[in-house]
Amino acid sequence: MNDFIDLFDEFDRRILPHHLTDADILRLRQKAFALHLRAQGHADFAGPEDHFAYVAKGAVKLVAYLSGSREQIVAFGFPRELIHIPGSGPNGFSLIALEATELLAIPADGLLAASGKDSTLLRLAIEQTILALGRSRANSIMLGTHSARERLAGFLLAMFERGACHRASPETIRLPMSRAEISDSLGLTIETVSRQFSEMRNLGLIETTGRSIVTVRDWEGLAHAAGHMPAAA
Amino acid sequence: MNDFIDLFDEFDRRILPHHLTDADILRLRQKAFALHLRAQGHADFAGPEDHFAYVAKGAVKLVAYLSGSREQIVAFGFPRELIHIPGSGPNGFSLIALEATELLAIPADGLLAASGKDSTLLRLAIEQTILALGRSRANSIMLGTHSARERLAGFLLAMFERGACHRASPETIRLPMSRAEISDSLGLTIETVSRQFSEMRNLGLIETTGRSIVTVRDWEGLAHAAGHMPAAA
DNA sequence: CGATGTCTTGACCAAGTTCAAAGCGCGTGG
DNA sequence: CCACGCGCTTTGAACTTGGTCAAGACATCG
Repeated sequence: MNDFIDLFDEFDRRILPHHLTDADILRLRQKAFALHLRAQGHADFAGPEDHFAYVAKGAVKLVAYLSGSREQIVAFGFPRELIHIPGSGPNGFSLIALEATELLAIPADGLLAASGKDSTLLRLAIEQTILALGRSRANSIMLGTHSARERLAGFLLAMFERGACHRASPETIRLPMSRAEISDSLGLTIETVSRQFSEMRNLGLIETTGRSIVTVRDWEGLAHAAGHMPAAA
Repeated sequence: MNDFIDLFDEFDRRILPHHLTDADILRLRQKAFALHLRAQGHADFAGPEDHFAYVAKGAVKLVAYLSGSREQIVAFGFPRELIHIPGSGPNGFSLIALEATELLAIPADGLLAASGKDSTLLRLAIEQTILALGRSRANSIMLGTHSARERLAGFLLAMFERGACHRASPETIRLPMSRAEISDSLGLTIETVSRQFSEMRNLGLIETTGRSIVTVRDWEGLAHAAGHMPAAA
């Protein structure tokens, strides 16, 4: 279990540009705060302000709640990633841990305010937001044009690319999310996701062990099933 | 037909922060360029660089091309809006005019480079990118969880909100896009969109005149059809 | 006023959802 | 350490929505 100092240090090394002045870093450190979430724990950032969150350990989902009992997972966050959390807008968003998670939260305008003369931090913020925008648009494309098979295959490939979770071999990952969470992110039902898993298993594309361990047996076939489109959720 | 000076001037008044220095504005002006597109004309921003485009007149769509003949409209742009165009990434994007359009294009890193000491322009860029991210995420939610009826009703309401095109009365707009473009943006087929129009007409929610003029007869019903249920637990 | 491309409508079909029940992994407690 | 039971997952069958194919209607433009 890391404390704030370790977390911030890791964030500094992994994400922050290297040529920041000490003053910049200090200002930023004063705005940032650490969060330790248990599985299913949720972080609510009250107020209208956007936040960025650096995920150090674990995994999170960013969920939009809708009228009815419908919900849509808008993004996942994995270790070493920085994710953008919108402040209160037309839709309510919240950040929920899939498993025990350590993260560092930074109010967006903290990032702006902490930015010194050379505005390196601002550039970081833009860069990250544009990244998030790209992922979100890829997501829109996936939801608008892809079949269930393509969505799940693309999802699995994306999980591998993002190194979702510790893998014994490079062909194997442990998915930290349930079928319900996968289906919410792909705009499908649990049953359809499950059926797709079974069919892809029968086709020899993947193998599954227990509930959440997936091994790829045929990368080419999987990429083909995805429609050659590795999307990011 | 505006020339570059008029266009830039309008952009300055409508979008740029008011306290920019003359030097900032001058630097920006050197990076920006005007584009006049005919209906169906496309602007291709070669190279890996992102751009922003200020729409002065007309309307545009931002399209992602996919393997196969599938395409997905990722965003529309209407007058007074600033839209973000990603540089060449995994998917090819292009900006296409729905009708005769005048716009001002600004390379994203022009915005960054032109930014002076107080980095006001950087803040503008962030703000706009975050806005685009919000719209894109709303789009994901729509595509992931809404039925055809809800999508079209929501689309129409959004068009009214954004003042898509000159309206005779506040109940009436002229949609500048074809059914095919509507369906591509909603992740549906032309036929489904057409059927939904007919059904909503039969339900007395809307009236249509010619191909593209829509008059709302029942705002509440339309909002309800869009799934904007206000008091839903 | 006629040609052309867009839009509408219908019949049929397939993908995905819903509802229901059985199977199985995983944590708990004996 | 194994048995138990809960809850997640899988599977099945009926159904619904939206997609596909095809033909006819209608605006809009020359």
